[in-house]
Amino acid sequence: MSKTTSPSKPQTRIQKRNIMIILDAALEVFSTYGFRGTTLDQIARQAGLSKPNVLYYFDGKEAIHLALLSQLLETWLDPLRAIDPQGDPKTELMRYIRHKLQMSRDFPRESRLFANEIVQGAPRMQAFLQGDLRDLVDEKAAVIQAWMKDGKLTQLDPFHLIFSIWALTQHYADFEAQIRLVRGSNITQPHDGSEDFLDQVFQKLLTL
Amino acid sequence: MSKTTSPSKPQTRIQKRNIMIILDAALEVFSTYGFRGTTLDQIARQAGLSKPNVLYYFDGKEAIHLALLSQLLETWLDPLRAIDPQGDPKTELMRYIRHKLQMSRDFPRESRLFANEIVQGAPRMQAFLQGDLRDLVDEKAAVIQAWMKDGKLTQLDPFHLIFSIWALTQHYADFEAQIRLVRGSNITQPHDGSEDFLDQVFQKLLTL
DNA sequence: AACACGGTTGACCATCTAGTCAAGATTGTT
DNA sequence: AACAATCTTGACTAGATGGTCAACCGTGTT
Repeated sequence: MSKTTSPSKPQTRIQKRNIMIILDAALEVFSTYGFRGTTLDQIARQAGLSKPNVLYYFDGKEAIHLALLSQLLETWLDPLRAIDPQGDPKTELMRYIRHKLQMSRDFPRESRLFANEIVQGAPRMQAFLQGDLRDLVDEKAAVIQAWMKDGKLTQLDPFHLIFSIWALTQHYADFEAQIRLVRGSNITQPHDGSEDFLDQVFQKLLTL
Repeated sequence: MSKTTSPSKPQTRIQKRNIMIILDAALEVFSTYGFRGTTLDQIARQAGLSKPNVLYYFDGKEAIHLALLSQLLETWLDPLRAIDPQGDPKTELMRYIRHKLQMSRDFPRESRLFANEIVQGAPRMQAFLQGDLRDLVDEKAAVIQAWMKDGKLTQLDPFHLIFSIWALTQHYADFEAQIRLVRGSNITQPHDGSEDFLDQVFQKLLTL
């Protein structure tokens, strides 16, 4: 019997608060050390709770991870979903790119949680990837394809275009350690200049 | 006392063979499950050896990982190093991009070993990243900067340009699971079309 | 105040995992 | 063949880790 997924009873204040605290702590730890690299003790310590107390709110390590992932997947699709087939092609795509970059800047831990999972073969996200995400990507790729056929954008493979947007935006969160260490003190934030750069790249790329 | 790093005694045939077998097995497992997600038993099984036998050749899990990483870092710099300040700017960069993409296609396990390490904060590669790699990146960024000043390439931030090449090429290896699952049966290899796509992108981007 | 329910935890257990070791098998050299 | 060096492994240990449980504490409601 799962504790947090039963929609029957309403949550008390304490439950709400502690579940939030635990999920935040778990996100911090999972995104840094990966699933197997994370221990319940680490999560408990980060959350400022005892281990049995953490297990009072979640059925186990797997359940915490799953909760985090489900929560994430819900919002992950939103930017892509927001691409409007009726809108101006270049505007729509540039908005999508900026949105993704912003998420990478504002939610790097979520991005790395995702990255950890996918680099290791996406064992817990197969259904999502080949289900909802795939459908949405197919749909938007078709929209982009149509725009290109209408001569409103450079002719490119729309799937590779989408992948390239993912790669370039997430890179700043997922490989932050690399950027930080390679740039050293020449830079304050790994994201510095990324928006201007990506603007330049995609403006040039998408313009006929 | 380390077993494999002592350069005193020459290796026997059996040593050479088994060390190779172990490193290959370890690469397979580490790149799939990360450092903490990998067990010595897994490596031993994959190598077709007993666990104590693996430990006869390496001082421990950490030592195997380190050996793999050092081996990798040596060759990782080569493509970047090969950029010739005297050569034709666009040719040099396009060659670099194709080279990196090829490595991502031919050595995806190595790429994922790297990715696993960096996503988790690069705990074992700090020295390399802020040492050799940083120096080389600084040097080549200056070369690219000079090319741009001479009006031979589009004006771009050279660091972001290098990062974008890394992001786009490694994406096909590191996020292979995502590409495979999102594209489903529409595709045989995740790399399909990547070379043409990147050619198109960077040709357009770098041309004035 | 007293009660019930929700919340918390120290102590504990079973399992997993890195690493050891002593004894035995194999190989190469004379 | 005989010997030494290399190689291999079953059995083991110590510590880490996910998870349990019975007892205890806090809070809100009557």
